[in-house]
Amino acid sequence: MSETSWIMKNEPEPQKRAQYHHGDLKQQLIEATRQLVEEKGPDHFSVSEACRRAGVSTAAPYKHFKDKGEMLRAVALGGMERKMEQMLAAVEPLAPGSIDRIIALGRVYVGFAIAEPGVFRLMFGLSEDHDEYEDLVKTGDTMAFSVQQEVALYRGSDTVEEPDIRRAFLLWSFVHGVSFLLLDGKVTHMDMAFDLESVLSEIAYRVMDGPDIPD
Amino acid sequence: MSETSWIMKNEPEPQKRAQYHHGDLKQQLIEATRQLVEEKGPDHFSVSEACRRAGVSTAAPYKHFKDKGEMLRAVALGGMERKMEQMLAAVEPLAPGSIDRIIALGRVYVGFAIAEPGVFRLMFGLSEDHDEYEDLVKTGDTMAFSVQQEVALYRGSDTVEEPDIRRAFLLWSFVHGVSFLLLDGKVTHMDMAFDLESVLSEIAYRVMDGPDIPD
DNA sequence: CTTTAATGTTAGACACTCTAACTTATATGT
DNA sequence: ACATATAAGTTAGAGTGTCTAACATTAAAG
Repeated sequence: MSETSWIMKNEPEPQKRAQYHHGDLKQQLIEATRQLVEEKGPDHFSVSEACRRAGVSTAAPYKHFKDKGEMLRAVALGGMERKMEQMLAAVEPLAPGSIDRIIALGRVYVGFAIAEPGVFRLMFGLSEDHDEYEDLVKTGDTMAFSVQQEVALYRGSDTVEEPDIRRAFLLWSFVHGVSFLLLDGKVTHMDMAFDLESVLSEIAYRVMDGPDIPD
Repeated sequence: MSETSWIMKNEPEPQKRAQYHHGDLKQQLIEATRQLVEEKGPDHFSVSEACRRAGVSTAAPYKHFKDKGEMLRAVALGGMERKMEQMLAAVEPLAPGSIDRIIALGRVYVGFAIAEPGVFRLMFGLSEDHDEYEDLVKTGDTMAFSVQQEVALYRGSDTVEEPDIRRAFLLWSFVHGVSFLLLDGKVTHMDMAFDLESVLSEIAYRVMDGPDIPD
């Protein structure tokens, strides 16, 4: 008994975790959840399977999460943050006020949807009560505001005005729609021979360089 | 016994159905499913609850549907058909080749998402194996083709060419994105004071009449 | 009017979510 | 250092849900 505890204390984490507290369960559960969401889709995710994958009992998660929904929300939040980082990183090296920055944002947006369709669906597609949860809403708003700023910047201003908001909304709708249509495989059905790059720049061009709206 | 069967045959369906075969279970289950999907959201739908609502045992549905997924798919298909009808009806009275027809299509698209968010999510948001199922794919393609035809018509042609397909895709992405952003409440977060009508016409304007793309 | 097929039922196996009560390790206070 | 409190696991089990199997009843067909 005492010798097992000796092993437990000194071996860091070679293979088997025969330990009671393995110190990092919360993160491991989130990661397991993320993987499963990608593998089976958000709607076929089960807590039990995440537990199996993390090597703990099915009751363990409830020490870290209120319920299944909170686990999924943690993954969604992670996805938001990751996407946000990617957007910032993509824009950073480009000339402020250039159309390339707008395009880069769209590229990241759609790229994320393609790279992590499960998480993407979790972030948006899933109805849930998403809105109720502070952190998710906050990062969402942050993202929205970044796009608006970028649009204003393209116009040469660094304060966001009403038309900027509208343009940002149009851009967002566009890439959001493209992302979903790609995920749902609607594109191949339209047997369209386009490449994503050209669509992205066309979108940016039409929304940003078009004349103001005739009212 | 024989008198009950007399009642069954002649009374359409007054209140109680103490009958074994009530003749219309499949449709009633689909309707119950549709209602529940709207009320609780696609992910909180349960077969049992649909059974309760239809007044049958929980095993009954499996005489009509392979599994839960097939029930949901039936509702999704119904939604597709309903939307398709609405699109055709909206376009029908308008002058062929007018921009109003394009706008009308978008209005129906977004309008449907607002009117039936649960079903809308079912049709698109849900990953599932949607693609695997003939009927769903078929109506989807029909819708896509209708839009393409409309775009071609606006150009004055009645055969769909490559650029028409591309424009149709852009339009589709747009309204699809707008729909989802509305559902997820992203719009209010952007505190934008727009009305849907003006956005729809702006979209149509930018995609159909917008500037040519610099290549 | 008998037989068959369609369409319902009950019973129950199995998976999943989550809670309660218990156990073990870690952290804290003196 | 030691005792104790707390954090973070465990097992057991209640409750719900999906789906199957075996049986029951009605409708349809010959």
